[in-house]
Amino acid sequence: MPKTYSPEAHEGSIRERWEASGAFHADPARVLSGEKPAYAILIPPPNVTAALHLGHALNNTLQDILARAHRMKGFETLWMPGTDHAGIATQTVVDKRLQTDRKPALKEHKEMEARGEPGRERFIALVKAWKDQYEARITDQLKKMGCSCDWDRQRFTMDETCARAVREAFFRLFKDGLIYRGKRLVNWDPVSQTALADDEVEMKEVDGAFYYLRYPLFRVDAAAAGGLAPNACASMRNLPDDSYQPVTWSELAARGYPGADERPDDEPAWITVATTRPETYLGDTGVAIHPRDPRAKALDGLRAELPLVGRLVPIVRDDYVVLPADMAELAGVEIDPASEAKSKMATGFLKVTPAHDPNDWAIGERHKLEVVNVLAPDASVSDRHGWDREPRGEGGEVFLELSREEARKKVVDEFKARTIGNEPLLEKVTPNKHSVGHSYRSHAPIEPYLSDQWYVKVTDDRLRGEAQRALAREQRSDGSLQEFPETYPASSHSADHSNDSSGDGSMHFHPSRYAKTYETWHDNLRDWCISRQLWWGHRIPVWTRSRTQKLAPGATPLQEGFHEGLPTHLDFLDEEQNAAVEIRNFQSQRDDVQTDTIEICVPPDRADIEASLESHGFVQDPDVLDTWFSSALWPLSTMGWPGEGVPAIAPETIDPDDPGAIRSVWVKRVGSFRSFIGEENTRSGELIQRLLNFRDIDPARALKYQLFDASDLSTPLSDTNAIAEAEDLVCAVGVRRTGEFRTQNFGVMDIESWLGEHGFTRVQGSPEPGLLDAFNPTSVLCTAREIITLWVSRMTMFNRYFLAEGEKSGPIPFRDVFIHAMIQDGEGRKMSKSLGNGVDPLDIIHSHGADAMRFTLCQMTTQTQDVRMPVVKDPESGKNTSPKFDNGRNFCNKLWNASRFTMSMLGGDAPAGGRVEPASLSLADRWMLGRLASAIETVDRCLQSYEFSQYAQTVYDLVWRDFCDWYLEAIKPTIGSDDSQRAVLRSVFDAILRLLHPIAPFITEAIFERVSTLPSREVAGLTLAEPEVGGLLCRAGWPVVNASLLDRQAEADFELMRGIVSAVREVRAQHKVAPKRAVTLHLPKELLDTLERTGATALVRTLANVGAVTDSEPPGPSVECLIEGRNARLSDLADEVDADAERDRLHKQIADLRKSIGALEGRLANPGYANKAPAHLVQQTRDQLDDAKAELHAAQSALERLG
RNA sequence: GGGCGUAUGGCGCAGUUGGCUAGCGCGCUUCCAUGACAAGGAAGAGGUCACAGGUUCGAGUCCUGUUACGCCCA
Repeated sequence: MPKTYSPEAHEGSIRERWEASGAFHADPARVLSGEKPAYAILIPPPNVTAALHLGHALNNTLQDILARAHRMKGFETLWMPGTDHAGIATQTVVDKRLQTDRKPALKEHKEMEARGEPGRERFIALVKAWKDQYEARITDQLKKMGCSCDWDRQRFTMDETCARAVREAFFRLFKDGLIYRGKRLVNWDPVSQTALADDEVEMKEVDGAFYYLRYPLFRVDAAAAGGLAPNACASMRNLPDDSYQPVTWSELAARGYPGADERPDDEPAWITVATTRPETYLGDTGVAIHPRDPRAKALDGLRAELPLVGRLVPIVRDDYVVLPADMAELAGVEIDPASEAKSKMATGFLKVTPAHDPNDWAIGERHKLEVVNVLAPDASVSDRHGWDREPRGEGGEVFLELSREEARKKVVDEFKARTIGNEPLLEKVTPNKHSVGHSYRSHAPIEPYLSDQWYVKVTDDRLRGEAQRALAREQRSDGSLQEFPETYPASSHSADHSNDSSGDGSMHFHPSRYAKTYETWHDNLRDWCISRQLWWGHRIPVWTRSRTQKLAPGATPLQEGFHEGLPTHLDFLDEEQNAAVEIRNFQSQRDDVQTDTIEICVPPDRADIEASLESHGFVQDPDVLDTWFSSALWPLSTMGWPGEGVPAIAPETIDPDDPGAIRSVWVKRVGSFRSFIGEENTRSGELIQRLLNFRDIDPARALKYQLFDASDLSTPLSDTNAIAEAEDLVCAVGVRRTGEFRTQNFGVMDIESWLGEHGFTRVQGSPEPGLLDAFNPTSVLCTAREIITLWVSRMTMFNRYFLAEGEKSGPIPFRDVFIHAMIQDGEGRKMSKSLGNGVDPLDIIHSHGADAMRFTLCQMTTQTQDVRMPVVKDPESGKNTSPKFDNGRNFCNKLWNASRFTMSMLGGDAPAGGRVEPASLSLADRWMLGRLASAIETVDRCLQSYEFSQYAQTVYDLVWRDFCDWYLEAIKPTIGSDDSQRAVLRSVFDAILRLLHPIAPFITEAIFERVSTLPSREVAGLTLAEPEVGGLLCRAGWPVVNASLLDRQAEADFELMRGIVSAVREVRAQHKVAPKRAVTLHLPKELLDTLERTGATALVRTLANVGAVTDSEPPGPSVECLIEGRNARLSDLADEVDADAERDRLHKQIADLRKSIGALEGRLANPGYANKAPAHLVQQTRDQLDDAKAELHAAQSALERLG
């Protein structure tokens, strides 16, 4: 064996042994039969956006530690691996890459799509290629880290199984009324042009300003204005000239408006609104004032004019408005401290722009204000997206097509240039720092934007309530319980809730403080916007068709078919299909146009219905679902929910002659043969054409397809008459050629992608039975804290909702949620690409080894929320690394060398004799077994409570301090001849490897391969079960110790020996005794007797390089050596004793002793200490004082003797 | 503005219901090259535990407040 451990020499082959043995494959049958308890972890699926970083390395190391330890402890352990498609992130990354490479990017593909070419299809293929590349890379990284995932079950959030779960989940929620489409303000990213969820918005402090705009006041004669409704807007251009008039200050003063009498009488009056976003004034539909504002009454019935736009907007009373300080005083209203700063800035008038501000939206709702959207999707000012029902007044068009920023400037300029009376319309501008939402992806400021989006009604008790009730009772806070008493877990009132480990009140956070984050998130929850205007993702499974009809003025809207039964154009859906789909009808009327809309949600595996809908003019929603929708289903989809998937058709059924050539099998339900072949120019027609085309590309034939009757999928239909008559055909395609290639008629194609996009589903065998029953709820979810809200909550809601049975709530998805720290660099900054302070796990694995990386990461995992890792650039490779990994590498090397020693000592003959009884062993052996037992106990506790750092520290001390520094050194003289000791060494080392394996799997497996071949004898009290699979340590039994191995006496005896050794070493160092020189130790008789009795004399001689231990007086020169407060002496140090060095040493010792005697006496002298402190502590203090005094006395007498 | 976290030797961190004469790793000083290991061994130096109060016989630990930094939410 080489002197240093080289990871690269072992890691590859060990990995191959693990994979070949199937050691990580979990079998649900063993759980369901009761043979083994289940332990399951779901990987938080990494994004396919990029390779894994150090945070992932930490996350997965911790999961692997838990998985490996539990596997060894006898649990049937499933660690489910997979990756996440990360919709917006991946799409953006690929788009940017294409742009950089000057290839057709998203924009160009959108243009293609608009032209009727398959732009969307092609772009998705490009993203998929990226995904394939990164998924492979991520998988490789995880394997190199040593992750013991069940690789046969690897999942991707967009693979066929997960897609089915998404379809099923969406369908059920839709059917249960928990998914709806609504016109709402969303967080709109004008650059990516998609809606974002609340948590995808980052708040940033920006330097902005408060702009104070003056709106002229008008009096409008509602009757003369043609019956203007109280809170409606009116366009000045549309009103008869005599129906509105400016209001003068004198008129306001007459109405009792405070301060109006100080203004010039005949001049037109105005009100001032303060805003941070002046450009949105184009969409104002009202001005709000606080109901207790003294000015409110005087403004009753008046309207404000939007300058340039010429819109007269109502003035409404709403207590959302902040009262300005002076008005509050006038009204005698106390301003609460929270809004004090605001009240200083406030004018008391709030411009209300429902289409462009969430708060204004709410005010608009309360007062039925109109909604005028003035922006295009790219956030430029537009009159084509809502601001189109009124003339634009005298000058509103000057803002058209300006960006938000340009429009703001323009509005300010225009207001500055115009006056009312003698005053400018722009009253003032004051600088103001405020926080603005930005897209986490494009970093552009978010625009609150009115659009049609899909929502999950997570505020419903069936979702939110279940998530709230899931939390462990002891982790709930009083405040939340008071506010949401209905979320108090009912089962925790009953006595038997301990049996219900999967339901209410059974989810625990570690560390527990994170429960609060979870709780507050749910208390403040809003409905979840799940639609994204992207291409990469699960497409929303809703097909719509609308029709509009113009109504004669004053006519009653047509009700035909929309309120009861089905509209006539759904005739094509037969009865069975009606039952399968979920249909909603809507009717809306705007001006004289009535729009009828039908939304049909189609469940999974019904491509026939989809085709049929499309042939009748229904269009599938173009949007995709938020990535977290599929992530939320992770505990379900990875375990085969909803079950009963695609019918399994074996390759030999499709091609009995050559089943081996078929790479994948795809199936689709196609209905009757007529609908399959289709009319000309229909999609199904295209389907058959392409199938024929693919089939005939080359002699080898790229695919083979067969038609089956849905009732019998074991025999393909060969009789053309039978095919023609069948009503429910299933088309099965065996693909022989994968990847892209050129076809005769359709350009470059990838058959598998094409099939996937055309409603075919890949057959992966029938869903695995029992996986869900055996492993859901899983044991623990390991993740970072920012995920609590995004993911933990949603998984809990979905798991409980979809697995509910009747009245009984579904189980929680995981019993424990472990939140680990975030790794920052040495300065406390997040590791990021832009800062260039990231550390690549693969670099560390190359330079230090996977085990070293894992050990260091484990060691860093304390219960805090951030850990710092100083990052340095390696001058040779130019890559980032951290000196912290040297810890791990040094530790592995130490273990490696310990194994070299152990191997060299144990090679050769088998140790003779039967079972080893600890009582018969030497002091060192009994002590070592005790240390091992204590370490195992600690590690078991750490694993229970997720104290990873403590785990690493414990094995570090056990291996380095106890085993190497003391035990191996102690047994060197005897190990060659003592068979019992050889047996102990063999067993202890074996146990150490097992205990360490979860942290450092490669090196321990490599060493175990050698050590396990050595002959062994059982040591009573220590159980080391043989490996279950292929002689592998990863499937060997966890070390189990009997409490009898904890030998207090051996510990005390060994401690005495160590004290003597340390004392001797100290004297040797002080006196610069030559290292090889053997000294003589003179001990008091009782001490020597004790040493002899415990068998420690030989240890002292070995470890302190003492030639002889005696109770005789030294004949020649000697020095004092204090042991247990008694005088001992050392002689034969050198040819002459250095008296000065000795005096220095004793002076220092005396000073230290006096200091501690002072402290101890002070404590004992304290009245109350002796009375109130526990007796054993008082006694301990007295003993310490006695010892210290004795030592002081000895040291002083030694000093006197020196003279 | 609300919530959470962190302040302990030069650096990175432990310190679990208060009992500490405050630990660990790196770094630093001195010494040690033929037998497991210099990625090592032996012996050292280095801290009034951010600050101010309080509770207690006793506070790094508990309470209150202050300061600084970080994260999350609004």
